[in-house]
Amino acid sequence: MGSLMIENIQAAPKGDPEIEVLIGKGKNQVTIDQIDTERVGHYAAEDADITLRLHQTLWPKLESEDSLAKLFQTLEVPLVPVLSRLERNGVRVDSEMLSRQSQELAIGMHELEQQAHGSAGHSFNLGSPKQIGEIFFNELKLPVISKTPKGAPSTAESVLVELADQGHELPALILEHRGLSKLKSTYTDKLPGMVDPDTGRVHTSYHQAVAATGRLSSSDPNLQNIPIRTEAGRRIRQAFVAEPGWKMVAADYSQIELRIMAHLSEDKGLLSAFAAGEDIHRATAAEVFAESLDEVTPEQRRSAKAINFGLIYGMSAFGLAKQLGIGRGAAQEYVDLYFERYPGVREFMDRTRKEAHEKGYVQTLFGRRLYLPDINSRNHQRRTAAERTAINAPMQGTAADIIKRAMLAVDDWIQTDKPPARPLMQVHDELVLEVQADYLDVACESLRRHMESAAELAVPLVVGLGVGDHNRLCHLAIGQFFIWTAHDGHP
DNA sequence: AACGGCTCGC
DNA sequence: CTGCGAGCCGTTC
Repeated sequence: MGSLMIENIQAAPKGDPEIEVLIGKGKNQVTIDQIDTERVGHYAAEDADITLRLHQTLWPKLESEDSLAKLFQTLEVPLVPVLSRLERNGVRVDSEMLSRQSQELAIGMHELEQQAHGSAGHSFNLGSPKQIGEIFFNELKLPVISKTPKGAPSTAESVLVELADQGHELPALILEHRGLSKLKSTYTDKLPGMVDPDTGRVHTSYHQAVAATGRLSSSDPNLQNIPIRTEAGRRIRQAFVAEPGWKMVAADYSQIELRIMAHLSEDKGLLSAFAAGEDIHRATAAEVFAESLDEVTPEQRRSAKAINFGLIYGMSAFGLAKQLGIGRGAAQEYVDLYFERYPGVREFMDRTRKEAHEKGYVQTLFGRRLYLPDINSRNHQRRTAAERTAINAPMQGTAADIIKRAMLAVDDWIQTDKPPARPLMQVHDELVLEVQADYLDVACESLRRHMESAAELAVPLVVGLGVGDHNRLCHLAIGQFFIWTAHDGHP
């Protein structure tokens, strides 16, 4: 069974560990030096108290800054046993369903392979970007759309889409084949083999000290990248099931990063849009494209959504143009118009960039820091990359802080009240629980309350709830299919 | 084993 | 020339 402690321990040199994990209480307490690292998961499984201590180098550094020491002691350390419980709960998967999907995917891939070989006039490996590049750009003389960082002509998804749109058959076949191949190799083939024979469930490992922004990461298996975008992908979610008599419940923060941007920037327009409970992309479209809310077209909303995401990622007008497939001038007009309508956001971004250059780091609302050694680099590419990170990290990191606080609150509720509910997964802005069907309404309301009160921002924190259909996770986390509950907890 | 290229998620 | 991850396959050493 995976365990977050193992990751932290392995990072420390043996004999002089920078991080010490104590398991058990009083006389029963042992340190990591006294036990077999392989058995840490086992000790944790006995629900022992887990204590995390920092030693010589790290602790003085943390202690010198109040906000960092506080974050460590009140958030990260208490989270250790919460993550341990999350990992031990595990998720039930329907292995037979996945195996059937593997067979279907194999058939689909074989058909596509035959067609692709026919189209190319000879057989080749559809999994080899190198061979595809040879056929595309040497044999078929297709135009080179973009290049990889190493200078080779790219055959990435966006390139294949563009070539397919130009009417070329082979790129479309490869595109479809890649999609199926990814689903089969990563999910439908792999997941059944990762079911723990003792529990009949898959137990991921959450990593607390990997992502620079403070997010968690997940591995073996990674439960934070289960497909959802395509129909074939969503079918994989159907294999994540609740035990009989229980239901899967997913609760996700609505637009948490944009809400954090509103809070940090104190932009009047953004604050009032969220206060009014507006669809934020629609509201942005109305502002930028000078229409009333009702007159926003789907196209305009799509553009506004791209602008909003671009802002969170520190994207330039050039990047926006590429994303929207419009000219650079038009994209620049959109950006200018946006900042005219939301001047507080521009000031926030300028302020953040300035702070990064002066201090060498940026921080989240709760004082988590990200140091940016490249922020004053003479290398333009490195410097601008660091500036984009400086813009993104406070928002991504604050969202991570908030959901960690929510996880502590939810865990405390479950440990104290002992409702028939178990947290199973965290996916950055979403918590997934398994809840006894009879208890669904009460659990959903408690869950929502704990998540929405995890932080006090200048805008409301809003949580969307989804309940699995026929105990399955299939319809969860697809915004437009949610049955949104107002605030009464009744779908 | 390490890396490049690609694709899955938020 | 949009942020943060994990993991697969092919290729190279």
